[in-house]
Amino acid sequence: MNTSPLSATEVAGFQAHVYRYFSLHGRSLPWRFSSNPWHIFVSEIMLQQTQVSRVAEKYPPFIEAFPTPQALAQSPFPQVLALWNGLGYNRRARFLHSAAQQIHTLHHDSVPSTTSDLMALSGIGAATAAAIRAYAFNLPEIFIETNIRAVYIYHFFPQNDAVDDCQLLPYLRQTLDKTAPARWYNALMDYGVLLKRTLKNPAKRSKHHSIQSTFAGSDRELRGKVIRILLQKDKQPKDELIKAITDDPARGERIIQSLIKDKILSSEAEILFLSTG
DNA sequence: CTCCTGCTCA
DNA sequence: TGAGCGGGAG
Repeated sequence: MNTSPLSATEVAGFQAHVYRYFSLHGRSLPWRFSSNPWHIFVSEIMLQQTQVSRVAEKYPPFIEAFPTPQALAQSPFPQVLALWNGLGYNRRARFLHSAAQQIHTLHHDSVPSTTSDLMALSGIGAATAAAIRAYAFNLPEIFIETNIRAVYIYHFFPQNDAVDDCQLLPYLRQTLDKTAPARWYNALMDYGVLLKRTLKNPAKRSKHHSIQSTFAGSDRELRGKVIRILLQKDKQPKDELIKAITDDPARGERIIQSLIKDKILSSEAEILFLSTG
């Protein structure tokens, strides 16, 4: 097991390389100006599988509306969804709403800092928990996401294909700037964005890379349409709503049921409305 | 066409 | 382990 693949000189050189780019071209993003763990928590949920440019637009009004876990926890879900709409993966709004209620009731409105407490919250997996610990609490965590993959695959596995995250971990552990984890990950991800923009996405050589199914004509396109309709209409008879999104009643029914299963929709006597939370 | 600071559930 | 989940910029 090669736990320390790099020399001290190589580590210092790599860190300097990443920080040099960061100091010249680092992005100034809304959530980076905050040290409020809740605000950083919200940004991490929004950023799951979602471009920074999109989150940068939606984040400020969302934080203004829900500045504390309590504010979000006590708001009706449709109001949350209204400010979330456009970010995509709307069930994350449900997860975030639930997480806020958990933080409010279980942790007295302060975002927990332990990995187990974070992962017990809705919508928080290993990667997001570690990212929150690094960004909100400046703890020396190790986590991998697509930009980080691009950096480490490009620098340390230039010839390899189907690189497993396990192979990257020793390099991440050794190169992590433990004196400033939050700043380090900011620098790392900004540098990764550069590599992906200029080098045809080195992260494609990750074992964990997968092609997404097309969005046009997909079920999740129709799910999004349902939500936008109900944000306008308040409530709708089920059969009318199904007809509004598709000519295939069975498919429409399946879409509705999946939204109910995700607790985004509720129904009473064939009337559909956004779940109230 | 691609993929985006992943997670949940089967 | 894999399928499913938004929506749009490039």
